[in-house]
Amino acid sequence: LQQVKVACRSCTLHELCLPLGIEGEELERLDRIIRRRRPLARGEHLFRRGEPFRALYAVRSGAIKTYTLDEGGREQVTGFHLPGELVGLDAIGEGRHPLAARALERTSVCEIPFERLEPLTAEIPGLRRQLLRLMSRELVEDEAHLALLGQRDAEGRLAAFLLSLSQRYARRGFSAREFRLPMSRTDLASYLGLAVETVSRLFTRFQGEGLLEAERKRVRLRDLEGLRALAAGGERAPCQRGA
Amino acid sequence: LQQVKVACRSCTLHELCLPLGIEGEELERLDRIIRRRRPLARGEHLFRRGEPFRALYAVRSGAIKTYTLDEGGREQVTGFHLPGELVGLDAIGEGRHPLAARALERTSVCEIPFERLEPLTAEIPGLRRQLLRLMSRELVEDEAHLALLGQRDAEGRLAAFLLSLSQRYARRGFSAREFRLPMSRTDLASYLGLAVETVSRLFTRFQGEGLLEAERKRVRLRDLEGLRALAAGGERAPCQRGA
DNA sequence: CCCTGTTATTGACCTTTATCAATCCCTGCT
DNA sequence: AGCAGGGATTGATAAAGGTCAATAACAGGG
Repeated sequence: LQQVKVACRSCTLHELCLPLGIEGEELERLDRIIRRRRPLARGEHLFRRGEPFRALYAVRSGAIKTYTLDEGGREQVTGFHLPGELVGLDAIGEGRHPLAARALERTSVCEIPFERLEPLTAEIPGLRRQLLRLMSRELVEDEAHLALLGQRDAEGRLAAFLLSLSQRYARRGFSAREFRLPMSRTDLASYLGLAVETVSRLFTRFQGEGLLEAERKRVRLRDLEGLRALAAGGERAPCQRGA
Repeated sequence: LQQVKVACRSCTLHELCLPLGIEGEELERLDRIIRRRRPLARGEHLFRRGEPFRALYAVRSGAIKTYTLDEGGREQVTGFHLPGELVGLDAIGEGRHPLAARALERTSVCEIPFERLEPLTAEIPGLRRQLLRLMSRELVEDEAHLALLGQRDAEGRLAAFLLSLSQRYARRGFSAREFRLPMSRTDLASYLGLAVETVSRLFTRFQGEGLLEAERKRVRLRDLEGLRALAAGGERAPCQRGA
């Protein structure tokens, strides 16, 4: 009951989330269709693969991972979702969730029933545009992830991941240099397309090279420039004398 | 001038493309904002990375690849677009194209100016829903691609790719067993996150194993079951006696 | 507060696939 | 028709990272 008090207008994630650019009476209309549910415990599923699509979810606090299970039962993590981000956009197309989503830690989400959101976008131009923008940005993220897996070596992947996570935290008002990794090494390895052991060794190596300090899930980035250099991956000699 | 005659209503791709589920007067309104441009020659750019976003493009015939260039100048192909598919959805978010798009062969596209499409979605519910569906499906595709790069070995990737291409052709009324690969081995290798040489060797190997016949760009799939087995990647023994 | 199962780290070894290099063969151009 | 040049194939080699195995460090629960 008191949960209802957490309105979009007073939410600090306003600027990142669906309500961006919407105010006044329009914001209230959106607010009225949103349900705040009890928080998910660590490891609890928000939805499973194949479940019918009913709602989008906005992460309010905590973190969510999305993943598939292939035939062999191996898990492939496709994304991590931080506060302010939507989960479930990929289910609109077929009306079923193609991925499962589960909480990495205690997590609260706002539930946005799609059947009610969709007609609202007809009437609120700002909402319509923001929904398209958020979907489009998720495409961009996936493309970046794809490029990472397609052409970076292991250290480039981890460096790029840490930097992007750092930026996402910074945008949320947290430190860009020191934060907590909400996911296990196993999830991280899966996301990066590597073996757990490789990720573990990389943390050790990066630490040895003074790039960062890692203590279990706490990470402190000490040399952002160095990490950027690795993330950019200076393989090919950049000498283009001829053309 | 005669190009204008190619209206959505008479287009055979109707069922795959943006106009799905729209008819009559509504379809005509959509049709009126669409521009049919002169065909692109092989290798010509539809747009380049960083260009301002003006329009979405629907492939009418031919094929388009989308790709990024990393700092070192290496190309990473992120997707191939066949007739009926939209290109440019990832530019809505930031108003700039995050990827470049170029024609793999002679290709015609329909140009859909976004500034005119967006307001139209407010008035045509079917159009609004179809646009969301198409974006959502592209997310699903990217996720599948991600899972491919993250957990499949080289032969699994190529097998999965050939099967998915086969399905896409089948949905367009072409043969599922015999088709032409519109892309070079280099593009294919980049898309699959492999070296060209590896892709070349795989074709040779698959041919030797009777899975397919490959003659340059022409491919004939001889053993769909075998390819599916490879694509599924039977690594881990599937014996789950205990639980 | 200890115990136990899960998660992380480290080491040894080996497979897969990238790289380098050479040749071949189309495709398109003049 | 002939030629040039990119694209494809094949072979040899090496390195990156996966796999197996053992240990260590936690964290949660009784």
